[in-house]
Amino acid sequence: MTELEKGPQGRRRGRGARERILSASQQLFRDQGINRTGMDQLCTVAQVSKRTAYQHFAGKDELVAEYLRRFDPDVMPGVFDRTDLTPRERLLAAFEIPASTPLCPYIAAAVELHDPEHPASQYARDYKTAIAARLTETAREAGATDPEQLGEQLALLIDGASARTRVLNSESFPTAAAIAAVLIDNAIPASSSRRPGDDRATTSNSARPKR
Amino acid sequence: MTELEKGPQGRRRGRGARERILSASQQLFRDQGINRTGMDQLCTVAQVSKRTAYQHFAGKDELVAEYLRRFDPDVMPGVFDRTDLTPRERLLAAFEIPASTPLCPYIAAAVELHDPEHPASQYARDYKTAIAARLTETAREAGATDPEQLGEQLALLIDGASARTRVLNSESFPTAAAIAAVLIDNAIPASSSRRPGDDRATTSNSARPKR
DNA sequence: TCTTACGTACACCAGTCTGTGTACGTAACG
DNA sequence: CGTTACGTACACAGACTGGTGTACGTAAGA
Repeated sequence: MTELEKGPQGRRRGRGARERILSASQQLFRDQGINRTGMDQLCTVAQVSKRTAYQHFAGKDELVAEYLRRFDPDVMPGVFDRTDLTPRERLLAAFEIPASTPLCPYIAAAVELHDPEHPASQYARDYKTAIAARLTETAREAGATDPEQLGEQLALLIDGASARTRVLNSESFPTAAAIAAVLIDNAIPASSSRRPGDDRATTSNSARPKR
Repeated sequence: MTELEKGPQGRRRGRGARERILSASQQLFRDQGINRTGMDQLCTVAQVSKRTAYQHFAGKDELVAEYLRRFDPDVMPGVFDRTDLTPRERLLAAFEIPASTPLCPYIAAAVELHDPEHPASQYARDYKTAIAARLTETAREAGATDPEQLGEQLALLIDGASARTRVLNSESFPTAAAIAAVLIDNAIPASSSRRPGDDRATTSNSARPKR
């Protein structure tokens, strides 16, 4: 569980305090929100002295930023790399993330911090942009006439489902998925609605097109 | 501007302190968020003594709840009562609220308070439900095959645009409106683009695809 | 005029927040 | 062994939070 934090070399840099702090952050920020979670409580949960926490992170803001950065790799991307699915199926699969994401932490952070200049808000924007780009890319593979529009639309659906789930306390992703299905079918010319890939993008470059 | 707060009778109950407090709440909660706005600051802006504020509101929570309750009447409803528009146009008109709503205050409150039991969170849920109901109702008038589904879908679009606008700092309502147009066209059988039973007719609604 | 309700000014409380300073382990590596 | 880096324990600072207590002002209505 607690892996050595820094070096792939033999030299160990610590005994997992940083990991415990970030792990506790994820739990507490998700369950209680950022503002309602004090550093004291966080350190208690992380079983770390306050002093140690402030030796790892210059301040709470930095911790929050790092906490958000942690999500980057493992929320969405898994969906986009599934070569067993057609591009169209991949787009739809993006809406099957029900229980794992209570509320998109990026939205929560942006609202809670309430400061567009905050580094965490920057991360949030970057992430949202990246997701939209991925969707656009996949939409292009799927043969959408206006991939950018479709990508942006699908991104909006995800955020809408996220926000609505939070406010209403009831799952909204199925609704979003239904909309997505309609949009996708409408955006892809009838000729290529079923056949994946067809002439262009013969999956040779679609595996990892960029980044 | 500052109207006598309580009685339509001649008897006046105060000199507008309560109104000033609520007015200041709207401004500050919107600009800074709820949690980041202290009662001290709020009272200063409202030009009201702290003591007075706490004589009008039992606590900050109550003030927040009342602040949210204030929005109820004048955000959406205006759209639904416009008899000069066809039901279909009314549905689309719901997405033309760009500058007026920075971020749906209900979403913001639900996220910031982070407590579903909070009275303000209740208001938020009630409001969202009411909006969806209105949309459903109008969808039914417009002749949608599944009005409830369409209503819920459109509500999700609104929230998605709201959330996304907040996180990205860029207007997302046009995107939502475009989706709405597609959904509406898809949900209403081609034969009955107008309300069945009522002869409001004016069949030329197909000539105005947007706005 | 006096009464009464509304509002003000200001000090103050207790609790929490982020963030430090200090002194003390302890395990790894030379 | 000693050095060094990491981590701990704990008290404390300073600002800010929501919320009160007290004494006073003031305008409306009788």
